[in-house]
Amino acid sequence: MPDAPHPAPLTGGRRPKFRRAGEQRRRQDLIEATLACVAERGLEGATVRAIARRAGVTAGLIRHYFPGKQDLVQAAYAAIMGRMTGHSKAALGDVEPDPRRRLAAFLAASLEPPVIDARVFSVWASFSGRATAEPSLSAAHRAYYLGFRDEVESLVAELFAAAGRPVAPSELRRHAIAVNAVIDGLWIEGCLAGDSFAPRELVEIGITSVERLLGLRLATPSARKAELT
Amino acid sequence: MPDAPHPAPLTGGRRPKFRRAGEQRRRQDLIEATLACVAERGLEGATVRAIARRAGVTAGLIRHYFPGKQDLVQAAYAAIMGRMTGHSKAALGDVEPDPRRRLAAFLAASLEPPVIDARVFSVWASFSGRATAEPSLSAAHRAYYLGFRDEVESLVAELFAAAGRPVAPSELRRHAIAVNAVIDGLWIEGCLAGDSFAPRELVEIGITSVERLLGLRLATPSARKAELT
DNA sequence: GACGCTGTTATGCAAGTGTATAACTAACCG
DNA sequence: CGGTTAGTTATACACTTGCATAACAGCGTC
Repeated sequence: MPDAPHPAPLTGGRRPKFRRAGEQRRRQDLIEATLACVAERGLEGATVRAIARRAGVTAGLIRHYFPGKQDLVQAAYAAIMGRMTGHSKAALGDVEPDPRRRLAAFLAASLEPPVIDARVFSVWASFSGRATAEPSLSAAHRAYYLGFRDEVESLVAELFAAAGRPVAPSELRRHAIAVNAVIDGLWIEGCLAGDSFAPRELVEIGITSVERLLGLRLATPSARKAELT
Repeated sequence: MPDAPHPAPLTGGRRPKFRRAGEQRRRQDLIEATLACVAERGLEGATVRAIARRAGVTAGLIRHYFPGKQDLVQAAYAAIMGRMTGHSKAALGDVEPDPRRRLAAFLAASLEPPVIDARVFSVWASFSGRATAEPSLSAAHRAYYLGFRDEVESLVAELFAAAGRPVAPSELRRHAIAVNAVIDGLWIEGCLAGDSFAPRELVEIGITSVERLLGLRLATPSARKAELT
């Protein structure tokens, strides 16, 4: 993309006008620009110059806010992972403590936009691919993943407890693994081929699947219909 | 890894000895080296020089067998995807036409090494991340993914037919989506945290989960025990 | 309204990138 | 054996990358 011989004048004038933004705002902008670059062109497309152009600044500014490019990348990774798991977990806060509805809400939050999103998947996959090689990313990767699974496990535990069906820890673990797998798998399918699913279809499949996996209903048909509206 | 100032003398002599390999062999070596580089250092670590060093040749040779680096990368992607789906599908050939055992074998093949493997996941994720951006990869990506899901759907259809339980196409589709999701999700979990699972545990969880999802048994407990040995 | 701090730009640099091309040489044929 | 071909190496080149540093200028302060 040879659009500008030099880093990018941004305006036609000699020295482009610029306005100073607070540190918090600039860091956020840079992280957002990084995620956009990774989503559109992959991790290798996220060069300091591409990121800077996207954020509307020049490349040098990145080093003013981050010790190196890798730190920015890592911050971006933490941002998107936190956004994803945070969104799913936040859905629990709005629901009364009925375990059935809590798990259903968790599923719905995980299987709808903005978590179901091709760009989010692209970023996740790019980072995950390099996580094996890069120890700094690897640790965060594992932490987020296991944290999500723990959340699932505690939700499943609540559900069994409320239903009066005691389960051994090993059995609970297996249930959590299976439920987590369904969520992950449906998430991938939704991100990759979102256009082949009706709006709430993935959520419905997810709820039905979890009900069958656990042998418990998450909501009565009428309640589900109301919730899904 | 600054080991050699120039492309790499490979031997101490003036011009290193080399032996000619057949075209098929060299192409395969280059593809293998590419996969190794991607697995260890991510897609951006797969430079022509790194690949060439790994394959025991010099960088220029790549252009002799592939029009450009991108063609090699694409060939490597096709190779690993074909290996994965091929391994799972090949497992069907060895099993008598009992749909229950066929689906069980398919699950086992998909949830064990060499398909369950951290390096395989790393490569898959790296490519998937860039597939969104790169149309050439995107098409192959979708094709392999939907091909796998179609395979699952036909296996599930066989199973229902053998059990005498007719299902509407829309219902069959949903079952296939759910089963596919469980396979994908367990595959990811196994690749990321393979050390936290007992040898055949993922396969057992997979079979149990699919049985619950479909409301059918894939094998009697005794048969399963024999099969898993 | 001039000053000074620091956020921001402009510019340079060494290393690394993919690709092009020429030189070499292993292997095959006569 | 000598000649030919094509697989392989060596080298060069234009470009990009992350990073360093100096010049500049927005903005709060007195």
